[in-house]
Amino acid sequence: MDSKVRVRFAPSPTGGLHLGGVRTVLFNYLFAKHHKGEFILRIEDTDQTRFVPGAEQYIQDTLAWCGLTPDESPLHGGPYGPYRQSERKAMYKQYADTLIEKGYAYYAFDTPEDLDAKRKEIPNFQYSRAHRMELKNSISLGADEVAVLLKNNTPHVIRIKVPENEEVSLDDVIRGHVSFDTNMVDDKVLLKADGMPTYHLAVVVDDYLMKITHAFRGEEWLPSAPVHVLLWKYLFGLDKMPKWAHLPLILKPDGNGKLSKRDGERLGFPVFAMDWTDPNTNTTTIGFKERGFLPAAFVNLLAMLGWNDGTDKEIYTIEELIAGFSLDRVHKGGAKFDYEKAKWFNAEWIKKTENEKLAPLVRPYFEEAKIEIHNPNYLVKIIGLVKERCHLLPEFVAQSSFFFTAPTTIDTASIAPKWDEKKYLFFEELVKLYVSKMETGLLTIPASTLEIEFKELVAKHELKAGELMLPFRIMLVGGKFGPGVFEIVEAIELKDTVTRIEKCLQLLSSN
RNA sequence: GGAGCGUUCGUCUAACGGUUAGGACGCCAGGUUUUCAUCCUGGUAAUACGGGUUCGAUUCCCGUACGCUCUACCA
Repeated sequence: MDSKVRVRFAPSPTGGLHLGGVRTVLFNYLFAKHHKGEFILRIEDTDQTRFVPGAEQYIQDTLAWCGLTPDESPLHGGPYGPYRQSERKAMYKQYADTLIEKGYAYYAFDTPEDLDAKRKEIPNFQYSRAHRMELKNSISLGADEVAVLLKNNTPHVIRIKVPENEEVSLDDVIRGHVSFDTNMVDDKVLLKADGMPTYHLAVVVDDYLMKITHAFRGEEWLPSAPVHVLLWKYLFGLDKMPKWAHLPLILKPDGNGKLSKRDGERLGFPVFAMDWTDPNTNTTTIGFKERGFLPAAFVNLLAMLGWNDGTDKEIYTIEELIAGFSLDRVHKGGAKFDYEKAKWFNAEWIKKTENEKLAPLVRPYFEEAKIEIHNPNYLVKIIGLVKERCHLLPEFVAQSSFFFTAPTTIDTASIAPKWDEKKYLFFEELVKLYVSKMETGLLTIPASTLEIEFKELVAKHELKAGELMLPFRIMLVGGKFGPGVFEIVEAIELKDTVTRIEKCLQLLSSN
């Protein structure tokens, strides 16, 4: 590679960023960083009718959350700005004019209504060589007539004039040689009536001006690639064209087809990276972040959707991904998204992440549940105790709320059937034991000691530990779950332990 | 309809002509956990179909089927 690698992610700001979009960002980022190149964010906001306020900010926020920060962007600036296409409007016109001068493009005066009528009249209508002469444009019309129309500011677009009987091809990095017959390609609009470029013109002009070396985009763009290749040929030369890589799609889990926002709603899992609230409808679509995914896990699972390094390794840090990434190991076929596996990735990352780093991420969920955390160190300790049973961040609340407040519901139904006087007496004496410890000034006792003392008492009462452990757990936790009983006692300390036993004893005798 | 792209366990994928077609998720069974989860062990399950090429095809070629994407003055 003779020039520095420069890649770009070019979304249009119309809503939340879905899995496929973020994965495109990720592959861009990994490729750029692997080659010590630059990653650019360019906002493609040429369609003013689809502009959604807040969407651009959302994209920036999402990239920041994922840790995929662009080197150049509307926010960060850079030497090739502006990075919003709406602010580059003037640049595109000159290239469209050049194309007209060279005879590679023409003016078209057909109204949308004209075209609709044509589409109805002719099956499989395409604005192309086959029908050009039947329409109102600077090829079919006389020069004088065109001059008048232009002089009168008649609304018009500029279309590419696709040549006849040529083969246009590109060497896609992922798919290899792909070729098209120009007779099958239609004369796409390059410059709209409002003076804004369409994607087709803008992507070519901006990729050139921004010195993009590798252009990644979703597979859905492949059918329009010949238009882009032609534009490169006419405007800047094929030798300057970036290498294309059309990425496979991310598919819905059931059936076939591209994963959509609706699939997530239907099947109950997020599709967007972060919560997205549509300002028009004021409805919020849930995101992976808010569902409780770690960004590292999210990035990891996305990377594995369509790429692998050829080994059995599945858990990767971003650094490892950068080091190992290569386009020749990206798949051609689409990948169905599996939410179960996504959760597994997150569980792995929760186990892998230090308790101290988890604490601030988990804390908001406790606040939401109105559970106060007085001691940050205590939270860190509890996280260590329960992290391996949590797949998603919010589960920390359900798995550990009893460490912070006494359980509100107690599953006495699981104790009652086998409850008897002997057990009652046992727990009464256990309380006495703990109270006596407290009177010596002890707040808590190590779990190992607690266990020994507990078993001594069990033996004294001629009972079996097995039949006492479950009741004890339920008294403390409220249900049949959670870490080791004595670790819980150690954590919540003697005073709370005693209170909880006594409360439950009352509950059991009142029934 | 047309064009382009794709196709290995249910899912994500490995095997770049020679393997009992491997791993992971899920699921099932057993063990550990005197609970649940974790963890460990084992099991389940795939080369879309038909022709070639070859001593030998998951792998290369052709065809068929199926699927997907595009077919807007949207990206």
